[in-house]
Amino acid sequence: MESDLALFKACSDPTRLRLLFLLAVRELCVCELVEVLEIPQGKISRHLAVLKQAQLVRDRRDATWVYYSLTPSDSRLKKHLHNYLKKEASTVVEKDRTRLEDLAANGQICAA
Amino acid sequence: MESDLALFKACSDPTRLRLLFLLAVRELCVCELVEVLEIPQGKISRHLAVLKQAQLVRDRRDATWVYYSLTPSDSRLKKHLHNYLKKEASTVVEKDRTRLEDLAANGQICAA
DNA sequence: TCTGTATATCCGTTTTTTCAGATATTAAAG
DNA sequence: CTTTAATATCTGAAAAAACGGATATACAGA
Repeated sequence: MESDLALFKACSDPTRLRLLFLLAVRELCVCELVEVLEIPQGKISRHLAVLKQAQLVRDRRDATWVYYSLTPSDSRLKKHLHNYLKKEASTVVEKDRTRLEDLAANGQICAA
Repeated sequence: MESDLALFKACSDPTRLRLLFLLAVRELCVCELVEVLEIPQGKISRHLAVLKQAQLVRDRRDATWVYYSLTPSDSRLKKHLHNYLKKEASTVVEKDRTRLEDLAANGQICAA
């Protein structure tokens, strides 16, 4: 219940929701998220910290890069959220995901 | 997407979440909600207005009383929410629901 | 050790949300 | 009409969240 409330709060910001929809595709590093969303790095990091605090994502460091990914769905509500993030489409989400694949395909993201 | 964000925002407050869990049981009037939650009437009305604005609930007037109920699940996300509200249990939720049935059984709620 | 890239956090400010308490509205009943 | 019960809304204040911009930290390579 407490953590469910934290989940709802974490999802109730447009930037964080876009981050979650991208991370639902695959694990991504911060610089990829910054490039795709075209949002200042400081802001991205701040929002990722909120998502991490709510236990919706986890991070893993690999050299200079930090990779974020969704945490396993350990609750009923989180299962619903994952299902939603993976199956729901929308103009904004599709645009972000297309941009992600375009940039990734052309190696235009950081030096990964 | 816009409305999904509104849904998350609407659910990200403890009082509103408790209201939703009660309304998932059945349609209820404002005075019942006030009695069960023991929260000032003004506050309940304000939160119900937020839920209504997010199209999560609707209201119906019957004489002096206004009854609130969940709106039909017209989106994938709202379906997930309804499923969650109906199947998820927690200490707080169970306590509220028990109090609702107790008060209702003894006719101690408003003059309905 | 110095430099550059990637990421996190701090600071002061602005915006948004929430609140209590008071007041307004609505409708039924006398 | 006046009163009363139920509900909605307004006001100003307090708390929480989000922001831009600057700075700090972590790490790899020269």
